[in-house]
Amino acid sequence: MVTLKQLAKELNVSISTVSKALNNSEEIGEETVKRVKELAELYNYTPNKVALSLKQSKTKTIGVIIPNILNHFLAKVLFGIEREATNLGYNIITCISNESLEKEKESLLLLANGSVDGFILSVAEETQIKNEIDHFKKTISQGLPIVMFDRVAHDVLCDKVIVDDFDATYNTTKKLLDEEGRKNIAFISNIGELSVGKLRERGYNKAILEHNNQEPLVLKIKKKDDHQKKIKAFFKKNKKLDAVIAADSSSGIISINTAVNLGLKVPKDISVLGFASKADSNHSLPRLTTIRQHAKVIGANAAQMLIDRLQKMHLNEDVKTKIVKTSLVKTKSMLK
Amino acid sequence: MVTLKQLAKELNVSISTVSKALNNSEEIGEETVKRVKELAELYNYTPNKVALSLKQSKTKTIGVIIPNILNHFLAKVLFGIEREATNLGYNIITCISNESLEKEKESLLLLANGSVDGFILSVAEETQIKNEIDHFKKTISQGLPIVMFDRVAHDVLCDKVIVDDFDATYNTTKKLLDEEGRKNIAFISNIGELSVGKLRERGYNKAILEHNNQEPLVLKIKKKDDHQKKIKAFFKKNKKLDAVIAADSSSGIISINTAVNLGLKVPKDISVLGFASKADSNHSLPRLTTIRQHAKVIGANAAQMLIDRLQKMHLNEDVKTKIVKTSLVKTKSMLK
DNA sequence: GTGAAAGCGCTAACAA
DNA sequence: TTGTTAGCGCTTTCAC
Repeated sequence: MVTLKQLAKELNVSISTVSKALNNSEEIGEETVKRVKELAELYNYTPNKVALSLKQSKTKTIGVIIPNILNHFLAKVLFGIEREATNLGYNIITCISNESLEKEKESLLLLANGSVDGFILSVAEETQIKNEIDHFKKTISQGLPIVMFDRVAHDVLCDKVIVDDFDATYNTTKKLLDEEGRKNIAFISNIGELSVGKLRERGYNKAILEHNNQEPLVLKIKKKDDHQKKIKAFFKKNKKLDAVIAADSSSGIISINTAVNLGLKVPKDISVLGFASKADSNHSLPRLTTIRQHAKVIGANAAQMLIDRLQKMHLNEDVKTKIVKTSLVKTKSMLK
Repeated sequence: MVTLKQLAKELNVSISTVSKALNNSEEIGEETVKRVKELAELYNYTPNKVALSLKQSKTKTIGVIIPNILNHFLAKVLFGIEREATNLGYNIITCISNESLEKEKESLLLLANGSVDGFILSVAEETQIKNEIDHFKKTISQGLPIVMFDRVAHDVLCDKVIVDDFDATYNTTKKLLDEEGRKNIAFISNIGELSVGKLRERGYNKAILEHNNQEPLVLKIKKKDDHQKKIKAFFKKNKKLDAVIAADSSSGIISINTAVNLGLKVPKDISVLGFASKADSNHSLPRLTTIRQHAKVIGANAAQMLIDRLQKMHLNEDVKTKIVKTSLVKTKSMLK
């Protein structure tokens, strides 16, 4: 890499002259500016990012901590974050907590050494189970703002981007009950431990209970379970099932494939829908009706909020929570 | 963040004394070391990463350029890279090229300003189609080593981690022909434009041609096609189909679901298998037989290779190509 | 209009 | 054993 020093030497001017010329300072003579810029162009000069960061005590880099990159939703949020951050002139350093509290803490510490200006993260499963939040608070008090998305820690005072999980399942369940006249709606979830999983379940529960005081019918699947087996057994046990709402994409896809496999007609005999993305819906026949979370939008919002805060750090503004509403994309896996 | 300066002031010693004490230099007196370390501990001192990078002209950061983070295989490789890099004390800055040549070039340029010590990347689709490689060569000649994985540019002299794509389909096709006695094997691909897609197709072709000079039967799907419709039509047109090899996970899953949907018995009437991961195989009933690419291993290898090279930059070693062999994980979607 | 110098936080050669 | 100094690459104030 060429440095200002080298350019200065070759041009027989001082380093500061070169610096000013390249930064279009009014101080420098027209002719000099031209000479400097030409040589800089020739050598493909770019200011050294590290030196700049040190000088200005800001890195223009965001630390992103993702619990699980293999989760399609989270990957898509990451995509949204990356794109928005890049557009706004920021880089992202990605850490994967792998749902582990320990790794989450480490990542936070590791990057809080001047590597990044702030964080965007979704809380790890273990962290949510143990309900630990000190590491977040500590980071924030060090002057590194955090934006949480999707899985958030409610007791941490920071910006948040969330989904209307409760409303989404509440409304959808009501729709199945009222508009389609479904009587036996089950809720299937692989994410019972997560804040969002709980919210989704509550939305479903409320709608069911409100409807002639019916009993909720919930299947919770654990990570180590054989996903397919569990769902098949559930279907066999509950012969009257006429609708399924899945809290996660895998449960949705497996449910619909299982229903078909057991000879049920979708959507005549049974409606199936779930939180999932477009790509997922291709993995079943008929396609799965999906509750879309607009992952990319969530990511973009999170990036915007963080960068906005970084640029107004002195103002000490109040924290905000942004809700990105889900939308129901209907396919032939439901009646109406 | 606390700095050496502040510690030094509080302890009434010089900055260098503090620095040396914290770095366990033999020079400093036992007592002083103790005092320094205690105060550093108290204040949670961590060396400023940016200053360190500037001083040592290395960032301990790797630039990773991924064409598409929503691709499960690529996401998994990223996971492998992140984990290995973290273990070896490196951070990763992630850029997503979104299969665009322009974005790939930009990312390379953007990070070649001292932000990273080297790159790990998989070539964008557009880049492979246009066969451009100058930006890679330029980066390498600037002293920033590159490790390419999966989709590589053969004419660029750099370390590579690849999959035995050709052999995988060649051997699998032969197995279907010889062991299962399949007569009409089709190859379905959504990635015809990629180097790996082409290799997979060639492996299949060779095996088919070698077998009594049969004709290959290939379905190529484009990004904008209706994936499900295309495959359904293909099945209907080729009634004699008794095996499908899919070059990508979506094609595999949709093929098997379509076959079942059309009333074919899997694997009695037809065997279906494809390049995919374990999670994907859950999305069909029966589960899809998968050619596993060991994405995490690929990622880990790439990280190791790059870091190894970074640490031996002075030696100017020859470039290496590492082949990570696929393995066939059989399920009930094939006979033997 | 141009340049010298200080300083961001750190390490390391050298001096004391 | 400890401290001084220079320097990594850059910006910016202040002097010329």
